[in-house]
Amino acid sequence: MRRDIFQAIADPSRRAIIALIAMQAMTPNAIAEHFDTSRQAVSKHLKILTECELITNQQVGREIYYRLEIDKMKEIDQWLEQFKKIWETKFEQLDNLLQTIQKKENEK
Amino acid sequence: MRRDIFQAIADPSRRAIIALIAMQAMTPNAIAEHFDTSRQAVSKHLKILTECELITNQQVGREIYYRLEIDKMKEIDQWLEQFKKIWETKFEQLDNLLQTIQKKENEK
DNA sequence: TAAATATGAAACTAATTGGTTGCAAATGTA
DNA sequence: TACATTTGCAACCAATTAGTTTCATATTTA
Repeated sequence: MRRDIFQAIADPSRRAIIALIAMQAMTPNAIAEHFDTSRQAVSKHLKILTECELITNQQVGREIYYRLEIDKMKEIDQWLEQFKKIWETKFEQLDNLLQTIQKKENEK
Repeated sequence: MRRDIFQAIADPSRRAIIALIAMQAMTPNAIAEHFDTSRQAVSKHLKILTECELITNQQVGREIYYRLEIDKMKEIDQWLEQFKKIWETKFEQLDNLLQTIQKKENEK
């Protein structure tokens, strides 16, 4: 089961968990209190998030604290880079459809 | 079937399609040539991307050109904003687990 | 030591996913 | 008009997903 950061954030519950533990580490029980689902369901989400290294955990007594690995979140931003180049320059104002058709015409 | 931008980019094929048409609009046939899968599979991906408004299309004769709606991509960036605040400030250097435990101690 | 608490894992299920093949509709071309 | 091209849609299928319930293990507490 290959885990992927984009697949991990596809689920709304997982995005909510990520946002929840972003500022401070939390235990599975504490996280589950914020949702309607069972603790076990949260636990499965935490497992998936751990597998793709978006979160890590640390045991303290019988509690296990989960925290966000903020550096991993940067990978999403890195993927967006290629599109930022498009929307940050004024390139977006050109009609790429017209470009495509014109190019095709020129090839004839 | 609720379509969501995060669910849309979860699939690697769809991310590839997005990157492919980012600079210039393309027809389903042209897009499919870049992949191993069938034209119909590409068509289904285009449908999903259209449903969440990440792409739009325009018919020219019997061809249909699909283009990226770059503004919609910004929504991913907007979601990332909350985490950028964390990684851009040096807040990340604080150990949030220690914070949490200390806070808990203080509450006793 | 016994009971309570915190957690993960396994087994099961209904719904969704991503792919396929086959077909119909619309448009362009000979 | 007849035929080729471009496309979307429906039906089907195997794999995956997100949830549940049940159970086992480890740690703290009475």
